[in-house]
Amino acid sequence: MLTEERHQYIIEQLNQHQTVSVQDLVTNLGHSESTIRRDLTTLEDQDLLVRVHGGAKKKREPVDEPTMDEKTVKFIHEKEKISQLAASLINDFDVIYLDAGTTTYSMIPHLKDKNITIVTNGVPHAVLLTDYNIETILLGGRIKQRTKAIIGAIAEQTLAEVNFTKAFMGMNGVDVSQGFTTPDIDEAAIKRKAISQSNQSYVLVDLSKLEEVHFKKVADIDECTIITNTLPDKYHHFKEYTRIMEA
Amino acid sequence: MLTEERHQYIIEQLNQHQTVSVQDLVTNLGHSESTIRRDLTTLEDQDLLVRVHGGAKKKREPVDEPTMDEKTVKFIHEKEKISQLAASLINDFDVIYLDAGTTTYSMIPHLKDKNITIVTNGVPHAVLLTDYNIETILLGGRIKQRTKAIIGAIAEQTLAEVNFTKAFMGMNGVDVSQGFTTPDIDEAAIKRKAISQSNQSYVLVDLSKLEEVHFKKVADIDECTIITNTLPDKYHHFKEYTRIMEA
DNA sequence: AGAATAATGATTGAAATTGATTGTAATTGG
DNA sequence: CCAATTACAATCAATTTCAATCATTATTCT
Repeated sequence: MLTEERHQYIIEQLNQHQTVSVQDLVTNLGHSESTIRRDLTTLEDQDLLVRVHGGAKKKREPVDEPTMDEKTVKFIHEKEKISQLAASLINDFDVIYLDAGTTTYSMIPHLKDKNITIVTNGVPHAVLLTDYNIETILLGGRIKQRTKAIIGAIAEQTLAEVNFTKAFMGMNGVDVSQGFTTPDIDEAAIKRKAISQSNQSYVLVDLSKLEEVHFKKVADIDECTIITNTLPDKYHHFKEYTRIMEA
Repeated sequence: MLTEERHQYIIEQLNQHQTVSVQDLVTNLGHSESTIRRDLTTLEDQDLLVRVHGGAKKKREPVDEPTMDEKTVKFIHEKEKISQLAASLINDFDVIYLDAGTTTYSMIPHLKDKNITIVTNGVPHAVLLTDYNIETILLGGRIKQRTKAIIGAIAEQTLAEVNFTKAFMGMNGVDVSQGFTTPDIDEAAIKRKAISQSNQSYVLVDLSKLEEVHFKKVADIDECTIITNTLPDKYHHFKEYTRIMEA
């Protein structure tokens, strides 16, 4: 039996049972303990499993999605600069709308001790803001499972009755001719309403979102100020058609 | 059996039943008491559970309520029976109001696969319900930091516009003459509104809440059905003045 | 084929895990 | 309140698992 086959079998067992014991592998693969141990060591070096006393367990799936059930957000360096710049635009007594999503979430630590009121549709955002003792109002309505964002008619109706000095939005696509776009139609509706209820709106995006177009349009390109990283030359034309701030 | 597998089994049992006893684990896992105890100690060190006399309980949910210390497996089993009985009253197509708080939170695992709509003011409740794929609407408004409950005028206003077939409430005090009471005035207002918008209201309380009186009255004693544990003789008079169900 | 290289299996002392025991602490049921 | 029961942490001996080493057997290259 080839080394490769043994490795495959081990991975297969792991996917099926979460764990394997050295002894099981010895009997099922008919090789010596030494060989099995070496296999496990090799596979661990390749980050394909984690060894535990007596065998091995499945490696925890690499964090595939930026889910938001933790208060510890991975602060990707570039994103961090964006959210820092955005937070610096906020003054005392502002009434802020904070859109759901990871980028806006990372603004929150920079808002400590500001005397402001924040309205948000992000459930984790509201929880964290409350923990920071910031006056927070969470929109009501349906919760979108993956992003933990509040969406739907009730939320829109509530939004219609309030006004903001500034809104900070996340966005999936920014394009000069197609404007601001996002794939989820319900989220698009909320975003659109929030922007319309705000004096000034800012869209926080990293460079990967530029020249992207998604299903549903949220706003025209001139309705919001874009906050992003320093623009490479290839995106130079954005400066002619938009208000843009570079972090 | 690998250590890892035992740990997984223990966590699984906890997610399903809130508690596990050492003895159950000994019989079901076929290992010595010593090993099981060591497992529990390890898992507690990793913050994955809390040990209590006789076994372990689920790590405290983010729903913190300054409730009595649940120091034994037995006591938690009692509480669990209450939420199980409450959940059994729910039928398909009900529109339910689920109050914030730990007792109502523990109803949620029993609601799996029911075809219902739930409105709640508990943020953690809404998140968990969504993860169980139950149609959920979260009230909007201010978040109370300690309990993560939504309170305030916006929430009350939203409540005024909806109606429920059944409401399940937590409560801090139940007394025959003073009725249902709670210490927080904002939460009292929400509770009162929810009860008034519901056909039938149930109050889930363990025995420690009986003959307790707190600051703000929520409802008269005859407005809700009480769901609690089997009544000891000293509380016998409750049966004459209230509708009461004993789990 | 013959040498070099790689993979395997056996052995060994060290390290980790386990189950039993024991004396103490907590809980229960009068 | 006390006695009986049950649960507990600490300890220790027995067992299992481990990494390192070395001799043996495949495989590869020239």
